[in-house]
Amino acid sequence: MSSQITIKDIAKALSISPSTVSRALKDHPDISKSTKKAVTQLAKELNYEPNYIALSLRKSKTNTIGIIIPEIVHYFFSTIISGIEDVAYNSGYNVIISQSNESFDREVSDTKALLASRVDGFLVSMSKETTDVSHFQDIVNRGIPLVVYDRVSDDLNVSQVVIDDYFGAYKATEHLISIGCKRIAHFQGPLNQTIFRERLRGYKDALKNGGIPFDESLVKDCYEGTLEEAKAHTAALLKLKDRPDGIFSNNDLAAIAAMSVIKKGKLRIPEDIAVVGFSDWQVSSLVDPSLSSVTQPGFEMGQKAAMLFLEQIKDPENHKPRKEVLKPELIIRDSSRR
Amino acid sequence: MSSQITIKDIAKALSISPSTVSRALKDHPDISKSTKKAVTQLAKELNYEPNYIALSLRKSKTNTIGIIIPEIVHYFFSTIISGIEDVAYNSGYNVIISQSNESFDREVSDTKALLASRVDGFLVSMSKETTDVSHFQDIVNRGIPLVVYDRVSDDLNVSQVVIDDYFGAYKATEHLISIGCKRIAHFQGPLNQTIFRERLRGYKDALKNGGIPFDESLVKDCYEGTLEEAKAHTAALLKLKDRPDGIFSNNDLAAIAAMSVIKKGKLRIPEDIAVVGFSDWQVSSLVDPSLSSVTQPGFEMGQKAAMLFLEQIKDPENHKPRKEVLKPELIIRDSSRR
DNA sequence: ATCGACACCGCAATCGATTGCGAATTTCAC
DNA sequence: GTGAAATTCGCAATCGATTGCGGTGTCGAT
Repeated sequence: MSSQITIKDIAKALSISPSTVSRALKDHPDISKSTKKAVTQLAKELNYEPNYIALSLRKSKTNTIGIIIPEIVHYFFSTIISGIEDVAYNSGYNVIISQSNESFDREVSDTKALLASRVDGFLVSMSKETTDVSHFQDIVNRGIPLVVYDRVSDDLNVSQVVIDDYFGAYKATEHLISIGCKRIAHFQGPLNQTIFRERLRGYKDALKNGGIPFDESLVKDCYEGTLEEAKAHTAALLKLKDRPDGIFSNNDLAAIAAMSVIKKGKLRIPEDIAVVGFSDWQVSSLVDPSLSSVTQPGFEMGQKAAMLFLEQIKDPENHKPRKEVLKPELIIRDSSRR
Repeated sequence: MSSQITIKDIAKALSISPSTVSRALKDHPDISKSTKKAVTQLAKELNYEPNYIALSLRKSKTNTIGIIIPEIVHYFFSTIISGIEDVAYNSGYNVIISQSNESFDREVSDTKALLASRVDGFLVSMSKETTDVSHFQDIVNRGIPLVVYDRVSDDLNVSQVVIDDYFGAYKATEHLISIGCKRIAHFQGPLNQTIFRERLRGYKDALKNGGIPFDESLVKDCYEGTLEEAKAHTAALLKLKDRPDGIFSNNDLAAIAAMSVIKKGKLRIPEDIAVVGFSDWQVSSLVDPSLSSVTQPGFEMGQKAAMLFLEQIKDPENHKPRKEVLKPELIIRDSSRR
């Protein structure tokens, strides 16, 4: 219950001034060896710990990074947090987390709250609802470092970390073609998000380069991201006269849902229909058959975002926004191994 | 880039003292209506925001909760974080997160770091390695509120939120017995953790009450929590002369691993071997066959933990540690439906 | 006219640590 | 032994907000 030892306590105990204690602890040349010794010794004895709050006030620096993220309970996002935490921890930064729950209003109020607690910088991934970015522009205008990751906006002139979704989608589709698929369906996400537009583009380009005509009827909207939605789409696809022999889904959940419908329909995976997902969830290797998928390097993304922040904080004056693009990787498993 | 507006700026602009501004903003009766009006108006105009760092220093209160958690990237734990965040946000608290990565040393250094940043309280779930809790006792001794959840220790006289693991394990085992299982294997976790001891105890008691003798050889250590570990154990179980006809696993990952080995061995689930897991991961309903499992109400656990903290902070003097026990629920799916 | 009551506001200390500047003491050279 | 340089340290202001106490000023009452 005893209150913390302060620099004054040490000063009083040694009959010297707080200034001297402060300097002694920082090994300032003005202080004699003997005093330094006495101070450091007593500090250790009393288990002295500097008060970071006082330091923050003095230096206007909190050593805290504010994270805004759509959801915590999501494999990809939680790995990002983990990556951020990794770098932050090793650089002496704390990490405050707010989740927007995909709500624009909540995102705005999160921003305000973090601003009020005087974080040194922001690491932000935007909600699905967000189109107006003025609350983030406000951060930039105040000269506070801001790095956006995954869900980014080009309206902000700040550093970005993104995954090359085009590349991942291209590779996935190309792979399906290479194993002999002729009619490849695609489950797409909401196209107001750059990432989903890019995935669609990669899919289309791979088809074109593979000499396969694009067929509108094979593209299905999976906007809600629910199991039921994907199952319904799959069932519809199976009823087509000319049913697909391959599916590239923009996420693993929909892919797994598709697989369950295909299996119930007594079709074989991958022989009759091959499936490739996107995200490479932990469970993708556990389902039956194991699901091929495109990795999203979340941990690395978090690390990179934190590093970009550190880079900016080190030299705020001459900092130029940078864009880091992470290459996803196609993991081939049984669902597309012929 | 402009620095924040302070109370002094307002004071100077109105040619009054900072004290008056402070009091005016807090609607202190000593201040005349006219000054109050002028102050609040100018404050709004200049977009004044109080400096929480200065307040923290003055009040020795940071309005921040420190969370220590084994892993962020884990469905159960991330839902807990989400639950904590939910309550904390609505009570004006920030949440600082540190993950121990299941390492004792990291847990200790996390504790120190959070202590140094002067959090108002701790919400802790212990690492698998932890047996010595003196670093947490230290927190208690300093009079700082501490609430432990899920991975708790009875060596600490603090509030707890736990799931009735005994109950969950009992229900799961009882269920396996009810569908006709006679030889039920168990994958257990590290027994230095209460939760895993409780699950084992529930398993044993259900066997006893079901009239099934306990067989040591059917209990396997899954301490690492890896796929390989569980697969190896399952393979060993299948080789037994008298192989099990049911498996109750202390976690879903091991259960899913077991299912994959069983299926590869051309045995049927649940006809030959029924499987029940623990945790009810999101994916448990997606695997084939869908996995029966015991739910862990993580979100509720996080909420409760945060609420216990708030309860303690409100009246620190008269606070008595409390224990909240959440009832898990058995979700029966195809892996144990005969 | 004097005193008390009341309304209104400012001074200065406080939270803990840092730092420019000046002061005191010691050391050394000549 | 005297002056100057070097060594060592303390004063006080600062970061932003709060608060006990005391100080004005106005007013009515006696």
